[in-house]
Amino acid sequence: MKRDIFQAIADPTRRAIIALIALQAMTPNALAENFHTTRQAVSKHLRILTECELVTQEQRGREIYYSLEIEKMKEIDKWLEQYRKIWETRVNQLDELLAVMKKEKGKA
Amino acid sequence: MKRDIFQAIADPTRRAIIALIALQAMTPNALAENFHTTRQAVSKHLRILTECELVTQEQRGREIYYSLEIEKMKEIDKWLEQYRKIWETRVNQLDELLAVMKKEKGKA
DNA sequence: GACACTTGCAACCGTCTGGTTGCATACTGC
DNA sequence: GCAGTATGCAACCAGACGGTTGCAAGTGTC
Repeated sequence: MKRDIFQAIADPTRRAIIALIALQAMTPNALAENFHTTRQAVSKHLRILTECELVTQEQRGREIYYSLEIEKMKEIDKWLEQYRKIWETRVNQLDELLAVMKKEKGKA
Repeated sequence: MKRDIFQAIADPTRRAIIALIALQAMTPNALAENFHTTRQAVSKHLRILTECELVTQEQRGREIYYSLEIEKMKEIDKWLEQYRKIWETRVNQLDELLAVMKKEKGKA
């Protein structure tokens, strides 16, 4: 399949799953109760999330608890970093511009 | 269509387009030269990016220059914020743990 | 062992997606 | 006005995606 993390977070249901298991590990059944779909659909999403190592599973008896691999989320942050630089630069430029305008106004 | 920004960045080609026009505004033709696909495919991607307001277009004669709407990228950053809190908390907890271990070692 | 429960896997289906090809539109320069 | 260039739009297509249903496997309880 070769799915990457960006495809993983593209689906709204998967983002919701991520938000839920970020707080505490949950079983597929417990997760499915939060959505208007079948348990199998949720399981499929979990499979995708597992494939790209966004979640980890831990078997406890007959239940499987899924939890978020927060480290993997940093990859998105890392990707975003290059753009954060851009908007921070622009904000600084705007600040400078405003500062210059203020100064000019003071002169006039 | 109702596409959101997460679907927009899910495609590798679209992320590459974003990376290119982040540096400078470009025309569809110029963009297409960077990919192993047709100009029309790139145009389709641009259309999707435009739909979710990630890029803006500026007509200059018969050419259309596309540039990145950096503000929109902040939406991803905003979404990531909740998870950044989590991993920063964990890092702090790890730091504390290491500090305690160091202290214990000093005692021993 | 029998039964209930939790889960994963396979098959199927309608829809979306990314890509191509062909064509129409609009601007430039002669 | 006309050839050439840049672009968007529509139609089509193979493959991926999200969902459902049915079934098998493993676990816990009696």
